[in-house]
Amino acid sequence: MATEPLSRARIIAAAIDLIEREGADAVSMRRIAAELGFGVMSLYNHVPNKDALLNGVAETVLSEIEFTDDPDAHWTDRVRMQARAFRQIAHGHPRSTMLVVSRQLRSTAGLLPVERALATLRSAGFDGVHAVRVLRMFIAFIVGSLLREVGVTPTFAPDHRHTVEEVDATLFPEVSALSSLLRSCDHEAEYEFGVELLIQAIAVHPQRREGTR
Amino acid sequence: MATEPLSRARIIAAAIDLIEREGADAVSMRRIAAELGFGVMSLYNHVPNKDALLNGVAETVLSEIEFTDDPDAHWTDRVRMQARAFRQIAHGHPRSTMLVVSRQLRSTAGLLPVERALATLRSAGFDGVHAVRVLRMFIAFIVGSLLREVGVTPTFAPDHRHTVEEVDATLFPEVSALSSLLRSCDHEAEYEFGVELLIQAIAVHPQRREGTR
DNA sequence: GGGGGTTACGTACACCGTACGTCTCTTGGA
DNA sequence: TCCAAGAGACGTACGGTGTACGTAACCCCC
Repeated sequence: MATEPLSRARIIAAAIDLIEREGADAVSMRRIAAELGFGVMSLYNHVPNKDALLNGVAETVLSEIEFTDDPDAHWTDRVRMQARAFRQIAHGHPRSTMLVVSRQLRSTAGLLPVERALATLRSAGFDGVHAVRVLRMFIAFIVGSLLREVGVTPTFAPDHRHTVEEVDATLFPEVSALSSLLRSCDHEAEYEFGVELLIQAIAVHPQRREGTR
Repeated sequence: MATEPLSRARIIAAAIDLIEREGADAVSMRRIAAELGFGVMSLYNHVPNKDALLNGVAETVLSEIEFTDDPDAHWTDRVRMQARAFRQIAHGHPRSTMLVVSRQLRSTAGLLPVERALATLRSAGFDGVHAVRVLRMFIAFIVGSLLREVGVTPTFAPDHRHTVEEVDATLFPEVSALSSLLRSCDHEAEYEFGVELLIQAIAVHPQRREGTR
């Protein structure tokens, strides 16, 4: 049956697949090798170690997100589009999201979105200092939102998966009163709310000089 | 020398200490036991398993942060204070921050800040829906900021620790031009910038009805 | 034809979490 | 006072982990 030869790309693909099917804890070198039908140590011909493999996973997932940038659009729309693009990670690879977020990527995959964002912010009228500031603000928001969406960070539902388990209303009156709101979380709506709030906030920011379109 | 008897609290304290000294990867049941001068299996008399221990670590770190809430202050100041309080985590227990952020805590330690925040936002004039929205927005920002501060998420410095390793200026003109800004990150200033931006944004938010002080 | 590089793979080692059984010590009740 | 019962400390053992190392098969170029 002439199995495809091993390669870095195939190993990373198998790892991503495994993570999405069974979670990051299921990943082990032995497991991936078995999945591909090879011996464990064969992996090390293509990947220096497990850590590097996971970096490869993060990089691959990140590079898969598709940005559609229209240089002629208003800068607010460009920011909107770029911010939304990141949510593809949570959608396409929910259980790998943690990996993407928690590994600093030095490759072009990691730098490309930064370059694009900075260009957009500069064109919106921010000087270097504030373009970087605003970018970091957005990234913090995006990282936090993605982690909530994929469930590593809580939505702050008083119960979390099984029984309803009422909260003590005298100890936590607000939490208790709003428990039905806290229990559900429309990630799309929350994200849009946040993005719009941020865009509106920076649009009126005094450090932005108007005009450059 | 009459060593103190084992206890859940002592085990958790040892775990936190170990994490801060050598990082989360260094934590193992054997290692903690050795650190305390006991056999491995003795730990299991006080803690059901490693996962529960790590939850205990997260809970302990979280519960250590000190909120100073002045109910008479303007709501913007109360929000400011509460938001700032979380940065104590990154300062006091940088290498445990990831743990705190990535484990949903159902205990009072996790619910207390939520209760306080919701009360403040309600008093600022938000209805339930928008109080929860705004709270989630802040939490996303805080989580993302803390992860950047403790270094799990990149600051987007083109080099990351050793050599300067210049970025290709034709491929990434903005990144390259702003590389000195990207290289350094004043976490305090970034955080304050974000908090102020958010406060200013929600202060003018149309869903907030003015007046309740 | 032979040598050198690449790849697959088996074995081995140190370490991991934890189930289980045992031994010791403390404590409450008769 | 004595004994039963519980709790805590701990040794051993099992199945898992990442990976260093050695070996054997293959391909390509001289």
